[in-house]
Amino acid sequence: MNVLIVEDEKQIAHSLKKSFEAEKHACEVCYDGECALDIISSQSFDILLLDWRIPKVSGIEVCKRVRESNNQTPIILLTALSDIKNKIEAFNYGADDYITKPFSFEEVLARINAVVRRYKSTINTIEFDNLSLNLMKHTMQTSEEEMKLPEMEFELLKYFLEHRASILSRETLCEDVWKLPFTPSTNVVDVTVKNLRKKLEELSDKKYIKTAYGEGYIFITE
Amino acid sequence: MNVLIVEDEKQIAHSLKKSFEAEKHACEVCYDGECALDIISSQSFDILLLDWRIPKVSGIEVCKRVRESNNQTPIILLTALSDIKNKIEAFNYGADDYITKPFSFEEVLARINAVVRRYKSTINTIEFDNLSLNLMKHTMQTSEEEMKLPEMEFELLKYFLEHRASILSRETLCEDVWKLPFTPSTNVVDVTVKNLRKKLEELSDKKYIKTAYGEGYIFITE
DNA sequence: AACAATTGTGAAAAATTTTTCATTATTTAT
DNA sequence: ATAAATAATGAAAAATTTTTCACAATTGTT
Repeated sequence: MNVLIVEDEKQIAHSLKKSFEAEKHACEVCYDGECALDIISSQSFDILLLDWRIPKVSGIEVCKRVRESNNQTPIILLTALSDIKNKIEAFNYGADDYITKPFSFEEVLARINAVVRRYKSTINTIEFDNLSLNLMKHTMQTSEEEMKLPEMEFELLKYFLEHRASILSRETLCEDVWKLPFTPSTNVVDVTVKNLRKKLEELSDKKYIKTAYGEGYIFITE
Repeated sequence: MNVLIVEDEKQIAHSLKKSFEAEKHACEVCYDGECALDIISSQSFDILLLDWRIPKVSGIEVCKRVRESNNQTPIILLTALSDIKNKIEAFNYGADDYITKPFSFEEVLARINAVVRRYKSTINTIEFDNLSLNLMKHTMQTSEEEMKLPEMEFELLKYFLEHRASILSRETLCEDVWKLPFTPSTNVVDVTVKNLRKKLEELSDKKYIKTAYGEGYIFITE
């Protein structure tokens, strides 16, 4: 998972970052709202952790602007204030949850997982570049074209999109996409990657699936 | 589509009913909130059109109670009052849209279509009896078991669930499910129905797909 | 530049799904 | 009850998808 932490208390920010990385989640940190909006507009995250009181642009304002730009990324607000009025305000601005300080890392992780799971079960397309994958129809579409993907190519692309910008070994893919309890001696993955690449090329001229020689594949959308 | 109209001004109610039926939508009418709650609890609709001021239980109260019973059917409220305070109240009680009288039938239809489309794109399972069809995973599940359906059986079941309790001719199914511009001389539909029936039987002992001799099939969930 | 390791590819094989067809069973009307 | 029409079924054929395999191409290292 790819987490953005926006928190000006550097101690808290860094202890969160370390804990996330220990859980194998990718993690960016920034210290004010302006910087947060910058990063958010250029990069995609699975979850935004926003402190309420941060310099320049407040957390709630960041939240509001993110939603105004039609970005539905799950947002959890962190705050020292525990009064109910603010909770309502948070939800009204489109936050998904709310954690009051002080909190344990376990609590944060649990809330994040709940929010992300809830979110993923309601979205039905995953956008990438100027393409999108329709999870209901199992199609890949541009504004003009729509292309149905066979089962395994669909599952593979979906997995790539959920794990963008990280190297995925053949073993990982066999386990998670093919649900194999072992890694087969054949090159099923390679062949499916090949076919998926071909279809991606038909819709866009970019090369999304890079190969990390000796390690696996990475899906990249600049 | 299956519409419920709850409106005590019988003139309006009947002119709406007639217009819907002209558009080939099934349509029930009732004249007070109590009756509405009764019908809603025993039957499923694609959309509820509730007048705000109706006898016994008000439209907004019906709306509130429907949501409390965890029923997410799209609701549009009709009212003579156009003040903004009530609109907010409506949305707070879980209504999806709001139309002020007087309205044209075209307006009602457009709003209904928008609301239903929005709703359908966010749900990801269709519940029936004690089974559910997962539209993302293309599986049919009970609380214990989960069964993946092949493409055509999935599409057929989905179509049946979206058109419960109405007779669907082979021609209609060929056109809408198979997307064929003509009706083939073979019995693809029959065979797929057979296979789907077999799988449904594995999960439940009820017979959901009845045949209407000489007419087609009907999907029924008592 | 040469070699070994790794990745890409076309095409065949295997598996699955979809469609067709011949036959049997059921329903409706006479 | 019988006949004609309609529906159900098993099994084969066709089509599609998934997997395997042999070999070609590429990459990284010496």
